[in-house]
Amino acid sequence: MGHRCCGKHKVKRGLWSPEEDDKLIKHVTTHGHGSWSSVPRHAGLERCGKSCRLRWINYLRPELKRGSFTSEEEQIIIDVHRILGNRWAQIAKHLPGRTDNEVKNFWNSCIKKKLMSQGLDPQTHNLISSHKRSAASNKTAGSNTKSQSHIDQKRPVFTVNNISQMIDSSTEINYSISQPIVSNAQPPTVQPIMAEPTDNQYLVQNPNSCWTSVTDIPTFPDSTLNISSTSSSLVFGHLDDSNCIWAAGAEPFEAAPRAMDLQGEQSKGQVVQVQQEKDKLLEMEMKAIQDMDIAASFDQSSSFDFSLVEYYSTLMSGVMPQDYSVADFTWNF
DNA sequence: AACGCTGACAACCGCACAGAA
DNA sequence: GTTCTGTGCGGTTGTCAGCGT
Repeated sequence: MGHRCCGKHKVKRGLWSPEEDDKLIKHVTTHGHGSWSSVPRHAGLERCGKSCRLRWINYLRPELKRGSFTSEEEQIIIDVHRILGNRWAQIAKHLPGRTDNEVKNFWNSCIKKKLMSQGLDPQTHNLISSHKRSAASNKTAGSNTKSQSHIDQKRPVFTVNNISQMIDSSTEINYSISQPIVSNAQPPTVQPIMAEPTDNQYLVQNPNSCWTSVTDIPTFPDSTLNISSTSSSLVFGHLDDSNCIWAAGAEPFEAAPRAMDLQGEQSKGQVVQVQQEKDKLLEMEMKAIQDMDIAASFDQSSSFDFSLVEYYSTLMSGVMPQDYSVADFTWNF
């Protein structure tokens, strides 16, 4: 079966020979790739354009970094994957010289197994639920009691640390305001993520009762942390009575009403758009709350829905004012 | 030596999307 | 508005080296 994109031509498949690599490198470095579909013809290759593009992007580009991943790169992949899921191309943008294919392969061959051995679901990064764990441990017949005891410990759900890297800088800003989102912010309430706080694992609640990311992680319990006037109104979680996370969400943008200051039909349209997004957020959050087992203990917190956070992150990146600097965050276990 | 298994990496496939015609 | 084409992406499969039996 031939490629759909080049069905008329006879194309070679399989691994690339050094001669083919040479032809492609020479062509692209001297003429640029232009339209990839025309590259095979001009470069004298019996490959389809798609194959040429892939070979160049994943293997031949001069800026590619070869060799095994460092522990720092591994941590970045884990952190970004926790936010974005299997968006390998987006994840790869955080690793200069690495390709989406490389990241994907590394994830599937190494990181996935590592997380699973730690009792973590590689898709959600949550603890694998107790019944799944017991099933898994039955399978392995108690072969790894050390890791089992590890995952039974109470652990922080996440920390807030580093968001700007998560937001695709190429996302078009479709909304612009001059005012900061949170103005005249008062010192926020700081609460531990869990009942038994360990170092630097806190969420911050601002005076509008929304949970927000901060540049500086506060010291519990006597923090006087200030949220700057440009702090985010993103919300990444609520705490129930036992300080366990039971829902994730985002504070609908406070900027929307203030944008009424803006003039012109375009601005009004943008306000409507933001309001619609706000309604959608609320609807999603309500659904998320309904779907979750609020009474779940921390050990069963695997119902924490990061896909929701992902959605909010994406959405927020599209409605950020241009002069808005978001506090950084990462999710750390 | 032959065979099978496994992991790492390379490449392919099908789909979605954007822009042009 | 529809169709076509090119591109990008994520999932899947193929290839091969290394290792153990």
